[in-house]
Amino acid sequence: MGDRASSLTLAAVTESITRQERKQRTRKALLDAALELLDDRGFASLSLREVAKQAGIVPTAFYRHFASMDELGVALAEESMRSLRHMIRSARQTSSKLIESSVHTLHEHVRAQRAHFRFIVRERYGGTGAVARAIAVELKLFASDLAVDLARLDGLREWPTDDLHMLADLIVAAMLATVLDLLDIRPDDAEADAAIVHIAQQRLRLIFLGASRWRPSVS
Amino acid sequence: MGDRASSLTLAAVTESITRQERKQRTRKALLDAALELLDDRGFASLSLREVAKQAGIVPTAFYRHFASMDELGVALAEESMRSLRHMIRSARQTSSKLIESSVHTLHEHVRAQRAHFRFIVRERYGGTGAVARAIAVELKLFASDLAVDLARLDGLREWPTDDLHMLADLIVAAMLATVLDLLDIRPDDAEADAAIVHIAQQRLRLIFLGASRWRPSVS
DNA sequence: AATTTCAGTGCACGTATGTACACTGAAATT
DNA sequence: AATTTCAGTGTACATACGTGCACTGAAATT
Repeated sequence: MGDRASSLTLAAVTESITRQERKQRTRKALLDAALELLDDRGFASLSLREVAKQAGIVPTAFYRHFASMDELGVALAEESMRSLRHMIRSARQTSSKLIESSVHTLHEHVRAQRAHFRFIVRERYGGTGAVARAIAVELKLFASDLAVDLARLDGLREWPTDDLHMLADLIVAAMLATVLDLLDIRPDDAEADAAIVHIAQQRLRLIFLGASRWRPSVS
Repeated sequence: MGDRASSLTLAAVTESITRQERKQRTRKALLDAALELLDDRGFASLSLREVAKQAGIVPTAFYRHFASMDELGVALAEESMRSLRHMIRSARQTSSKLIESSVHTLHEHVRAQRAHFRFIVRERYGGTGAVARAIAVELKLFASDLAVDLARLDGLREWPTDDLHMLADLIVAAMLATVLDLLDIRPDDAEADAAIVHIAQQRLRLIFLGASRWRPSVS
């Protein structure tokens, strides 16, 4: 949002440290506040006043940024989804050692964006509102993208799309289980961490082993 | 107030159509009320007053049955877990056509005890309190039991326990994904229903196919 | 028949909530 | 320099919440 060219004054071009930028900063503070409070509670149990206080503003000022907590939730979902998409982009750039590097990428991103992933998982499975539905759709899209990627792999090239989607869904389910495992442990528990990564790799290996013997077409 | 179990009279044993039974009935009403309210919301957003009203009693009478909403939640978890265990027992009594009948059993029970399964899934993934932890433990136990069962199957008899647990976790993850799918659709949508069952069977088939080629290595 | 027990009632309280309203003061525009 | 804009403040109110306390009345015990 660095479009300063449209501002009419010359002064604004040099150093616009203010107003719009300040508003964005407060907005971010609200999102961060919510994300921090969500550490050990569900989104539904979050109050507008709490979030406002955590962000350092008075309750009524909340409305300068969001019309309701629900709207804040949707914004938070979008922000979190950006994390997910970013991860997917990283994972896609792999040529060899597919399983190791995929799990590694997942592990890295969950570590770095723990709060975002926690929010996604919690709202997808525990939530009920518009937020949960938005996330569900996004995850379905993710699985579809994965199916397309899978179609490029050796041995899967002539699979029917139905089977590819089934495989993609299964992989996503396995990955989600891994995310859940990672979120369950303390972030600094290196031992448990390594164990989960190991199991995640084995899970994927077993799945691909099954895929290599899969007889596509009508069974 | 404390020792309730020591009923000294014989009369209480024979046929007490009242008092204790009446209390149990109200207790059940509270559990049912909560379960009904949980249809489209999370447990955390449930208030004591709401549940009491739905059950047809005054708020303060709630305490005659549970010390807190949290305690009610744990009781609800236990009740729901009984549904799960019942399902597992049914599934275990299968000799042939393992995959078909397992998926069939799962499908049946989710249909019949939709509210219970919804509660389990939501609280496991969306919750945070003592309830969520209790469910997590129970699901781990379930996976361990499954690992023991798997050890009796042809081709898996000499697998190391680590690999068996990995396989069991993967199966549970696949099953949970299926439960989520079933909970997402309308209960009377027969077409979507059948599609989910079909995909669930394929998922399991692929997993067992992978297992049949798995080389249980000692790491 | 007299007494005790206790599930359920009714009231009262302090606290937290969402949000309406009038405001302030500095940045932005004129 | 005068004016407008608007993110953030402060007060206020109706509502919902958890829960303490004194109670009622029928079942259970004596």
